[in-house]
Amino acid sequence: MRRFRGEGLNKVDSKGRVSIPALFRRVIEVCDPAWTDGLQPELVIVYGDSRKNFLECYTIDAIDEVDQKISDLPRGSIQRKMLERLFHGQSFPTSVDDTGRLVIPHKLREKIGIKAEAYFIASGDTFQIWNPETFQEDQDKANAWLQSLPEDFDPLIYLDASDRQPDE
Amino acid sequence: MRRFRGEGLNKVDSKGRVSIPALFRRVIEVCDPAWTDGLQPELVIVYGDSRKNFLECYTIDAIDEVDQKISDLPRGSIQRKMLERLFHGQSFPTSVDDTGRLVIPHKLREKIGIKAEAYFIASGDTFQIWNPETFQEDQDKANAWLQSLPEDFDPLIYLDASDRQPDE
DNA sequence: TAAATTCCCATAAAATCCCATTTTTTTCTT
DNA sequence: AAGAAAAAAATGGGATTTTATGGGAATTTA
Repeated sequence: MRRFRGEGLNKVDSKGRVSIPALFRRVIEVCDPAWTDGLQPELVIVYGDSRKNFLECYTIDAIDEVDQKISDLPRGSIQRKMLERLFHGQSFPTSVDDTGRLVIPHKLREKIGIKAEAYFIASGDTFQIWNPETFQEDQDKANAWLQSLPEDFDPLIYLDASDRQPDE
Repeated sequence: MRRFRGEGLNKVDSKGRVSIPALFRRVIEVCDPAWTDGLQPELVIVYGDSRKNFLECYTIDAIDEVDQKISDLPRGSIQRKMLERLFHGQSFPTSVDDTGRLVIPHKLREKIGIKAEAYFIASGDTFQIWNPETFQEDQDKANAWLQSLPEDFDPLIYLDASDRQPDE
Protein backbone atom coordinates (compact mmCIF):
# COMPACT_ATOMS: atom_id res chain seq x y z
CA MET A 1 0.00 0.00 0.00
CA ARG A 2 1.42 3.33 -1.08
CA ARG A 3 1.41 6.16 1.43
CA PHE A 4 1.39 9.90 1.01
CA ARG A 5 4.50 11.77 2.03
CA GLY A 6 5.42 15.45 1.98
CA GLU A 7 3.73 18.83 2.14
CA GLY A 8 3.11 21.78 -0.15
CA LEU A 9 1.60 25.22 -0.50
CA ASN A 10 -0.29 25.94 -3.72
CA LYS A 11 -2.38 28.74 -5.14
CA VAL A 12 -6.15 28.55 -5.34
CA ASP A 13 -7.67 30.46 -8.26
CA SER A 14 -11.04 32.15 -8.47
CA LYS A 15 -12.66 28.97 -9.73
CA GLY A 16 -11.47 26.99 -6.74
CA ARG A 17 -8.87 25.13 -8.74
CA VAL A 18 -5.66 24.09 -7.00
CA SER A 19 -2.76 21.90 -8.09
CA ILE A 20 -2.28 18.75 -6.07
CA PRO A 21 1.41 18.21 -5.21
CA ALA A 22 2.76 15.95 -7.93
CA LEU A 23 3.95 13.30 -5.49
CA PHE A 24 0.43 13.01 -4.10
CA ARG A 25 -0.97 12.51 -7.58
CA ARG A 26 1.12 9.40 -8.10
CA VAL A 27 -0.37 7.87 -4.95
CA ILE A 28 -3.93 8.82 -5.89
CA GLU A 29 -3.46 7.17 -9.27
CA VAL A 30 -1.99 3.95 -7.95
CA CYS A 31 -4.69 3.68 -5.27
CA ASP A 32 -7.59 3.98 -7.70
CA PRO A 33 -8.29 0.46 -9.02
CA ALA A 34 -10.17 1.87 -12.01
CA TRP A 35 -7.43 4.28 -13.03
CA THR A 36 -5.35 3.80 -16.10
CA ASP A 37 -3.08 6.20 -17.95
CA GLY A 38 -5.08 9.07 -19.45
CA LEU A 39 -8.02 8.77 -17.08
CA GLN A 40 -8.76 11.14 -14.24
CA PRO A 41 -8.01 9.34 -10.97
CA GLU A 42 -10.75 9.60 -8.35
CA LEU A 43 -10.64 10.41 -4.66
CA VAL A 44 -13.02 11.34 -1.84
CA ILE A 45 -12.89 14.50 0.25
CA VAL A 46 -14.25 13.99 3.76
CA TYR A 47 -15.03 17.36 5.28
CA GLY A 48 -16.95 16.33 8.42
CA ASP A 49 -18.87 18.47 10.84
CA SER A 50 -18.42 22.13 11.63
CA ARG A 51 -15.69 21.58 14.19
CA LYS A 52 -13.30 20.05 11.69
CA ASN A 53 -11.27 22.84 10.10
CA PHE A 54 -9.46 20.97 7.34
CA LEU A 55 -10.33 18.58 4.53
CA GLU A 56 -9.26 14.96 4.66
CA CYS A 57 -8.68 13.34 1.28
CA TYR A 58 -9.01 9.59 0.83
CA THR A 59 -7.85 7.48 -2.10
CA ILE A 60 -10.38 5.01 -3.49
CA ASP A 61 -8.54 2.13 -1.82
CA ALA A 62 -8.53 3.95 1.51
CA ILE A 63 -12.20 4.87 1.41
CA ASP A 64 -13.14 1.32 0.35
CA GLU A 65 -11.41 0.06 3.46
CA VAL A 66 -13.34 2.49 5.63
CA ASP A 67 -16.62 1.53 3.96
CA GLN A 68 -15.92 -2.12 4.62
CA LYS A 69 -15.30 -1.50 8.30
CA ILE A 70 -18.51 0.50 8.55
CA SER A 71 -20.56 -2.25 6.97
CA ASP A 72 -19.13 -4.70 9.49
CA LEU A 73 -20.76 -2.75 12.32
CA PRO A 74 -24.26 -3.77 13.49
CA ARG A 75 -27.06 -2.13 11.55
CA GLY A 76 -28.82 0.47 13.64
CA SER A 77 -25.95 0.92 16.09
CA ILE A 78 -25.18 4.48 17.07
CA GLN A 79 -21.56 3.96 16.07
CA ARG A 80 -22.50 2.91 12.58
CA LYS A 81 -24.92 5.78 12.21
CA MET A 82 -22.25 8.30 13.20
CA LEU A 83 -19.65 6.92 10.84
CA GLU A 84 -22.14 6.74 7.98
CA ARG A 85 -23.00 10.39 8.45
CA LEU A 86 -19.34 11.37 8.44
CA PHE A 87 -18.00 9.21 5.64
CA HIS A 88 -21.05 8.86 3.44
CA GLY A 89 -22.85 12.10 4.12
CA GLN A 90 -20.24 14.71 4.92
CA SER A 91 -17.99 13.79 2.04
CA PHE A 92 -17.54 14.69 -1.59
CA PRO A 93 -16.35 12.36 -4.34
CA THR A 94 -14.28 14.02 -7.05
CA SER A 95 -11.34 13.48 -9.38
CA VAL A 96 -8.04 15.00 -10.43
CA ASP A 97 -8.29 16.82 -13.75
CA ASP A 98 -5.82 16.29 -16.55
CA THR A 99 -3.63 19.20 -15.46
CA GLY A 100 -3.26 17.69 -11.99
CA ARG A 101 -5.73 20.00 -10.27
CA LEU A 102 -8.61 19.53 -7.92
CA VAL A 103 -11.63 21.81 -7.78
CA ILE A 104 -12.60 22.59 -4.21
CA PRO A 105 -16.27 23.60 -4.24
CA HIS A 106 -17.13 27.01 -2.90
CA LYS A 107 -18.93 25.51 0.10
CA LEU A 108 -15.85 23.59 1.21
CA ARG A 109 -13.49 26.50 0.69
CA GLU A 110 -15.75 28.55 2.87
CA LYS A 111 -15.95 25.85 5.51
CA ILE A 112 -12.21 25.70 6.13
CA GLY A 113 -11.53 29.34 5.30
CA ILE A 114 -9.45 28.89 2.18
CA LYS A 115 -8.91 31.96 0.05
CA ALA A 116 -5.83 32.37 -2.17
CA GLU A 117 -3.66 29.49 -0.97
CA ALA A 118 -4.09 25.94 0.24
CA TYR A 119 -1.65 23.95 2.36
CA PHE A 120 -1.33 20.21 1.72
CA ILE A 121 0.15 17.74 4.17
CA ALA A 122 0.47 13.97 4.01
CA SER A 123 -0.96 11.90 6.82
CA GLY A 124 -0.39 8.21 6.18
CA ASP A 125 -2.87 6.86 3.68
CA THR A 126 -4.73 10.18 3.45
CA PHE A 127 -3.70 13.79 2.98
CA GLN A 128 -5.14 16.97 4.42
CA ILE A 129 -5.91 20.37 2.97
CA TRP A 130 -5.74 23.36 5.32
CA ASN A 131 -5.99 27.10 5.28
CA PRO A 132 -2.26 27.89 5.71
CA GLU A 133 -2.85 30.18 8.69
CA THR A 134 -5.08 27.70 10.45
CA PHE A 135 -2.47 25.00 10.05
CA GLN A 136 0.23 27.26 11.42
CA GLU A 137 -1.87 27.99 14.49
CA ASP A 138 -2.40 24.28 15.02
CA GLN A 139 1.31 23.69 14.66
CA ASP A 140 2.09 26.49 17.09
CA LYS A 141 -0.14 24.81 19.65
CA ALA A 142 1.73 21.55 19.23
CA ASN A 143 5.03 23.39 19.62
CA ALA A 144 3.84 25.13 22.76
CA TRP A 145 3.02 21.74 24.20
CA LEU A 146 6.49 20.53 23.31
CA GLN A 147 8.01 23.57 25.02
CA SER A 148 6.28 22.58 28.21
CA LEU A 149 8.31 19.40 28.27
CA PRO A 150 11.84 19.04 29.67
CA GLU A 151 14.62 20.66 27.70
CA ASP A 152 16.14 17.44 26.46
CA PHE A 153 12.88 15.73 25.57
CA ASP A 154 12.77 14.17 22.14
CA PRO A 155 9.35 13.22 20.76
CA LEU A 156 10.99 10.33 18.99
CA ILE A 157 10.86 8.37 22.20
CA TYR A 158 7.20 7.89 21.34
CA LEU A 159 8.33 5.80 18.45
CA ASP A 160 9.42 3.11 20.83
CA ALA A 161 6.48 3.45 23.19
CA SER A 162 4.56 0.90 21.17
CA ASP A 163 7.21 -1.73 21.86
CA ARG A 164 6.18 -1.82 25.46
CA GLN A 165 3.00 -2.87 27.17
CA PRO A 166 0.77 0.13 27.98
CA ASP A 167 1.31 -0.12 31.73
CA GLU A 168 5.01 -0.86 31.61
CA MET B 1 20.37 -4.90 8.87
CA ARG B 2 23.08 -2.87 7.16
CA ARG B 3 24.22 0.33 8.82
CA PHE B 4 25.80 3.46 7.46
CA ARG B 5 29.39 4.19 8.39
CA GLY B 6 31.71 7.05 7.52
CA GLU B 7 31.55 10.67 6.47
CA GLY B 8 32.20 12.80 3.40
CA LEU B 9 32.23 16.28 1.92
CA ASN B 10 30.84 16.75 -1.60
CA LYS B 11 30.05 19.62 -3.94
CA VAL B 12 26.50 20.84 -4.53
CA ASP B 13 25.83 22.28 -7.98
CA SER B 14 23.39 24.99 -8.97
CA LYS B 15 20.62 22.45 -9.50
CA GLY B 16 21.01 21.08 -5.99
CA ARG B 17 22.67 17.88 -7.15
CA VAL B 18 25.21 16.25 -4.87
CA SER B 19 27.00 12.90 -4.98
CA ILE B 20 26.19 10.52 -2.17
CA PRO B 21 29.33 8.89 -0.70
CA ALA B 22 29.70 5.59 -2.53
CA LEU B 23 29.68 3.54 0.66
CA PHE B 24 26.32 5.03 1.61
CA ARG B 25 24.90 4.11 -1.77
CA ARG B 26 25.53 0.42 -1.18
CA VAL B 27 23.50 0.58 2.03
CA ILE B 28 20.66 2.52 0.41
CA GLU B 29 20.45 -0.10 -2.33
CA VAL B 30 20.45 -3.09 -0.02
CA CYS B 31 17.83 -1.51 2.23
CA ASP B 32 15.34 -0.84 -0.57
CA PRO B 33 13.29 -4.02 -1.01
CA ALA B 34 12.21 -2.93 -4.48
CA TRP B 35 15.72 -2.19 -5.70
CA THR B 36 17.49 -4.31 -8.23
CA ASP B 37 20.55 -3.61 -10.35
CA GLY B 38 19.87 -0.79 -12.79
CA LEU B 39 17.02 0.77 -10.81
CA GLN B 40 17.28 3.96 -8.81
CA PRO B 41 17.21 3.05 -5.13
CA GLU B 42 14.77 5.10 -3.07
CA LEU B 43 15.13 6.86 0.26
CA VAL B 44 13.28 9.43 2.38
CA ILE B 45 14.68 12.73 3.58
CA VAL B 46 13.15 13.82 6.90
CA TYR B 47 13.77 17.51 7.41
CA GLY B 48 11.55 18.27 10.40
CA ASP B 49 10.63 21.62 11.86
CA SER B 50 12.56 24.88 11.75
CA ARG B 51 14.73 24.06 14.76
CA LYS B 52 16.33 21.06 13.10
CA ASN B 53 19.37 22.25 11.12
CA PHE B 54 20.31 19.13 9.19
CA LEU B 55 18.59 16.55 6.99
CA GLU B 56 18.08 13.00 8.20
CA CYS B 57 18.02 10.39 5.44
CA TYR B 58 16.16 7.12 5.93
CA THR B 59 16.43 3.98 3.84
CA ILE B 60 13.15 2.37 2.79
CA ASP B 61 13.59 -0.37 5.38
CA ALA B 62 14.26 2.21 8.10
CA ILE B 63 11.29 4.40 7.22
CA ASP B 64 9.01 1.36 6.94
CA GLU B 65 9.94 0.49 10.49
CA VAL B 66 9.09 4.01 11.63
CA ASP B 67 5.78 3.93 9.77
CA GLN B 68 4.88 0.66 11.44
CA LYS B 69 5.57 2.07 14.87
CA ILE B 70 3.46 5.11 14.13
CA SER B 71 0.54 3.00 12.99
CA ASP B 72 0.78 1.05 16.24
CA LEU B 73 0.02 4.22 18.23
CA PRO B 74 -3.63 4.97 19.03
CA ARG B 75 -5.48 6.88 16.31
CA GLY B 76 -6.15 10.43 17.39
CA SER B 77 -3.47 10.52 20.06
CA ILE B 78 -1.36 13.65 20.22
CA GLN B 79 1.79 11.55 19.99
CA ARG B 80 0.65 9.93 16.78
CA LYS B 81 -0.37 13.23 15.28
CA MET B 82 3.03 14.74 16.06
CA LEU B 83 4.94 11.87 14.58
CA GLU B 84 2.74 11.75 11.50
CA ARG B 85 3.41 15.41 10.84
CA LEU B 86 7.11 14.91 11.28
CA PHE B 87 7.66 11.69 9.35
CA HIS B 88 4.83 11.86 6.80
CA GLY B 89 4.54 15.61 6.37
CA GLN B 90 7.95 17.13 6.94
CA SER B 91 9.71 14.65 4.72
CA PHE B 92 10.58 14.20 1.08
CA PRO B 93 10.69 10.88 -0.76
CA THR B 94 13.33 10.71 -3.46
CA SER B 95 15.83 8.40 -5.14
CA VAL B 96 19.48 8.14 -6.07
CA ASP B 97 19.99 8.90 -9.77
CA ASP B 98 22.07 6.70 -12.03
CA THR B 99 25.22 8.73 -11.45
CA GLY B 100 24.91 8.27 -7.68
CA ARG B 101 23.56 11.72 -6.95
CA LEU B 102 20.71 13.08 -4.91
CA VAL B 103 18.84 16.29 -5.70
CA ILE B 104 18.26 18.40 -2.64
CA PRO B 105 15.31 20.68 -3.41
CA HIS B 106 15.87 24.40 -3.12
CA LYS B 107 13.58 24.63 -0.11
CA LEU B 108 15.61 22.09 1.84
CA ARG B 109 18.96 23.60 0.90
CA GLU B 110 17.69 26.90 2.16
CA LYS B 111 16.38 25.36 5.36
CA ILE B 112 19.74 23.98 6.48
CA GLY B 113 21.83 26.67 4.81
CA ILE B 114 23.60 24.55 2.20
CA LYS B 115 25.34 26.43 -0.60
CA ALA B 116 28.33 24.96 -2.45
CA GLU B 117 29.14 21.96 -0.29
CA ALA B 118 27.33 19.35 1.78
CA TYR B 119 28.74 17.29 4.63
CA PHE B 120 27.54 13.69 5.04
CA ILE B 121 27.84 11.68 8.23
CA ALA B 122 26.58 8.23 9.11
CA SER B 123 24.24 7.79 12.07
CA GLY B 124 23.29 4.16 12.54
CA ASP B 125 20.55 3.18 10.14
CA THR B 126 20.24 6.73 8.83
CA PHE B 127 22.70 9.34 7.62
CA GLN B 128 22.68 13.10 7.98
CA ILE B 129 23.39 15.96 5.61
CA TRP B 130 24.73 19.20 7.11
CA ASN B 131 26.00 22.56 6.06
CA PRO B 132 29.74 21.96 6.72
CA GLU B 133 30.10 25.05 8.92
CA THR B 134 27.04 24.21 10.98
CA PHE B 135 28.36 20.73 11.56
CA GLN B 136 31.72 22.08 12.65
CA GLU B 137 30.03 24.32 15.20
CA ASP B 138 28.06 21.40 16.54
CA GLN B 139 31.24 19.38 16.75
CA ASP B 140 33.02 22.20 18.57
CA LYS B 141 30.26 22.24 21.15
CA ALA B 142 30.58 18.51 21.66
CA ASN B 143 34.34 18.89 22.09
CA ALA B 144 33.91 21.67 24.62
CA TRP B 145 31.64 19.44 26.64
CA LEU B 146 34.17 16.63 26.52
CA GLN B 147 36.83 19.04 27.81
CA SER B 148 34.69 19.75 30.85
CA LEU B 149 34.85 16.11 31.91
CA PRO B 150 37.51 14.56 34.12
CA GLU B 151 40.84 13.85 32.47
CA ASP B 152 40.40 10.11 32.49
CA PHE B 153 36.80 10.00 31.35
CA ASP B 154 36.09 7.56 28.53
CA PRO B 155 32.80 7.87 26.60
CA LEU B 156 32.87 4.13 26.01
CA ILE B 157 31.35 3.78 29.44
CA TYR B 158 28.05 4.77 27.85
CA LEU B 159 28.15 1.67 25.70
CA ASP B 160 26.94 -0.44 28.57
CA ALA B 161 24.44 2.03 29.95
CA SER B 162 21.62 0.63 27.83
CA ASP B 163 21.89 -2.73 29.56
CA ARG B 164 20.59 -1.24 32.76
CA GLN B 165 17.23 0.17 33.78
CA PRO B 166 16.99 3.98 33.51
CA ASP B 167 16.99 4.54 37.26
CA GLU B 168 19.61 2.03 38.09
C1' DT C 1 -30.43 33.24 -18.86
C1' DA C 2 -27.14 34.28 -15.30
C1' DA C 3 -24.01 31.83 -12.62
C1' DA C 4 -21.27 28.20 -12.00
C1' DT C 5 -18.70 24.40 -13.78
C1' DT C 6 -16.04 21.92 -17.15
C1' DC C 7 -13.06 21.65 -21.03
C1' DC C 8 -9.27 23.21 -23.78
C1' DC C 9 -5.13 25.57 -24.62
C1' DA C 10 -0.98 28.33 -23.24
C1' DT C 11 3.39 29.50 -20.66
C1' DA C 12 7.13 30.17 -17.30
C1' DA C 13 9.69 27.93 -13.94
C1' DA C 14 11.43 23.94 -12.02
C1' DA C 15 12.77 19.21 -12.09
C1' DT C 16 14.58 15.30 -14.76
C1' DC C 17 17.14 12.95 -18.15
C1' DC C 18 21.07 12.15 -21.01
C1' DC C 19 25.71 12.43 -22.12
C1' DA C 20 30.51 14.02 -21.38
C1' DT C 21 34.64 15.09 -18.66
C1' DT C 22 37.53 15.06 -14.72
C1' DT C 23 39.27 13.00 -10.59
C1' DT C 24 40.22 9.29 -7.58
C1' DT C 25 40.81 4.55 -6.51
C1' DT C 26 41.85 -0.06 -7.70
C1' DT C 27 44.05 -3.53 -10.41
C1' DC C 28 47.46 -5.30 -13.32
C1' DT C 29 52.08 -5.76 -15.17
C1' DT C 30 56.75 -5.63 -15.20
C1' DA D 1 57.39 -1.24 -5.67
C1' DA D 2 56.54 1.77 -9.55
C1' DG D 3 54.14 2.83 -13.28
C1' DA D 4 50.47 1.92 -16.56
C1' DA D 5 45.84 0.55 -17.37
C1' DA D 6 41.24 -0.01 -15.90
C1' DA D 7 37.37 0.86 -13.06
C1' DA D 8 34.69 3.59 -10.17
C1' DA D 9 33.34 7.98 -8.33
C1' DA D 10 32.49 12.84 -8.64
C1' DT D 11 31.13 16.66 -11.34
C1' DG D 12 29.44 19.66 -15.22
C1' DG D 13 26.24 21.25 -18.99
C1' DG D 14 22.52 21.13 -22.32
C1' DA D 15 18.12 19.35 -23.89
C1' DT D 16 13.71 17.57 -22.58
C1' DT D 17 9.81 16.87 -19.66
C1' DT D 18 6.90 17.88 -15.85
C1' DT D 19 4.68 21.04 -12.80
C1' DA D 20 2.16 24.89 -11.32
C1' DT D 21 -0.64 28.36 -12.89
C1' DG D 22 -3.53 31.45 -15.81
C1' DG D 23 -7.27 32.55 -19.11
C1' DG D 24 -11.04 31.94 -22.39
C1' DA D 25 -14.68 29.19 -24.71
C1' DA D 26 -18.12 25.80 -24.27
C1' DT D 27 -21.40 23.49 -21.46
C1' DT D 28 -24.29 22.53 -17.71
C1' DT D 29 -27.28 23.82 -13.90
C1' DA D 30 -30.43 26.26 -11.15
